[in-house]
Amino acid sequence: MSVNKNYKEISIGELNRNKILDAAEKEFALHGFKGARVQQIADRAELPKTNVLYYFKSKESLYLALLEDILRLWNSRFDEATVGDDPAKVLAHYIADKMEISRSRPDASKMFALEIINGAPNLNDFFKDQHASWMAGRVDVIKQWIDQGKLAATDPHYLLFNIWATSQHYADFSVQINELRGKPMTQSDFAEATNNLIKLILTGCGLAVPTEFE
Amino acid sequence: MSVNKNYKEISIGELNRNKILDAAEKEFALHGFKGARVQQIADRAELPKTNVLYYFKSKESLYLALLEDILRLWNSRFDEATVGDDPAKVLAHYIADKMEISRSRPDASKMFALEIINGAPNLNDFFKDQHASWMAGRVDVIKQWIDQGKLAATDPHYLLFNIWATSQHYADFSVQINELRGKPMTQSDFAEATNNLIKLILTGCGLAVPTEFE
DNA sequence: TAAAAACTGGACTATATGGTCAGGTTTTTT
DNA sequence: AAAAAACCTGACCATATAGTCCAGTTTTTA
Repeated sequence: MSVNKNYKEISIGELNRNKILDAAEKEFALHGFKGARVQQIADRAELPKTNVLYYFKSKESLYLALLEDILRLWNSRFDEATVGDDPAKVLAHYIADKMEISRSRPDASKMFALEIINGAPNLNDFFKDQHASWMAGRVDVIKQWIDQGKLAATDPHYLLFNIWATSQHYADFSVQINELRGKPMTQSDFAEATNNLIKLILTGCGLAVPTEFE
Repeated sequence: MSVNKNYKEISIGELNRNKILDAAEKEFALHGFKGARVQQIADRAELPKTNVLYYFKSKESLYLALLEDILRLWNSRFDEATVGDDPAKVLAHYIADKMEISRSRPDASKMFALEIINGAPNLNDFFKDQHASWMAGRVDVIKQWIDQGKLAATDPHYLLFNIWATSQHYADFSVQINELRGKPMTQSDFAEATNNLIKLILTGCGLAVPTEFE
């Protein structure tokens, strides 16, 4: 009897699971794991609390399910860049990707920020190792760019930290940003902020800004 | 009978109040207001819980006392800068000040970050107004620098956001940073990161780095 | 269409939590 | 040294919270 029999059939379960995940992401992004309340998640999802715990064994398992999803967001085209690529293009796209996540998934960014501030108690060693080896690989590529004179000498670690810091700031501190600007960031404000940031970082590294980001 | 009768006399009350404030800053920096536990604060301060509530009426009043302290940290020499000053010097010092707070008061930075991520429910209108007018004043000075050709054209709001983001990142994300670097940041690492950041931002704005920060 | 599986939600439970109270001890003041 | 003020803390309380139970209803499967 479903209206969209011929379309992708979505079960009640999947619908509710999504509602719960959305609601939980907001709640965890606001209050962190310890501060989040299951009842609040249920209210936001417009379901009884029991229903939340029917779909997810516990508050913790709900949190972990979200965290796993969120970590996948961190993948980007930069992951496969090599020394042969143009650093200006690669870094500009990387910054743009990060800014796009801040725009479209601010609660994911906040949840991750809270997890880190909490001391990362739920990031297991597998993720940490993977993350560390990603970092080592990227640092290596950046160093090679520097050796080849494609990039001004700079510490690759700090460069990456600065890119993360600035792009994530637009999500994590959106409340402050909106307050100080007097108005929320629109999509075109984000585009402007993105180009501004790309210009700052690339110029700071002695790179020319690719025309598509000017 | 006190050993230091002639020195600044410190009362039991003041000593305990400080112990509690220190412990609470750590706990709030880790878990935010809702997630923080009074018992945990008491344990960290090595005092019974009742004693914590003897010195501070409630968890909330303790939180507010800390927040008020922390907001005072935000003051800096940049507050009084005028168009006549040298933007390279002023901005370099401002960045250095911010980095020094991240190094010496990481928990203060984290607590503030959590308050903002929480939606700033405890920052009253007085503070917000004050903050907004500070911002307006600084934006104005930066615009004048740009008009005078002292600084490359850039949006002053984004410039300030970028400075805050990068400097605070070293406090708020210290767990991730230490994990990825494989070792904690020493004081001299901070000095290096500070100069690196100053170089990035000033170069990005078309400014020469003052010799003292090279 | 009947059986099985999935879903719903009110009542309940054990525990954690912020906070109070009151009777004590210690320190400071006069 | 006596009185006042400051400090300490175990026992207690009301409420909030994560999570369970179970008797039902709805949806899916065969």
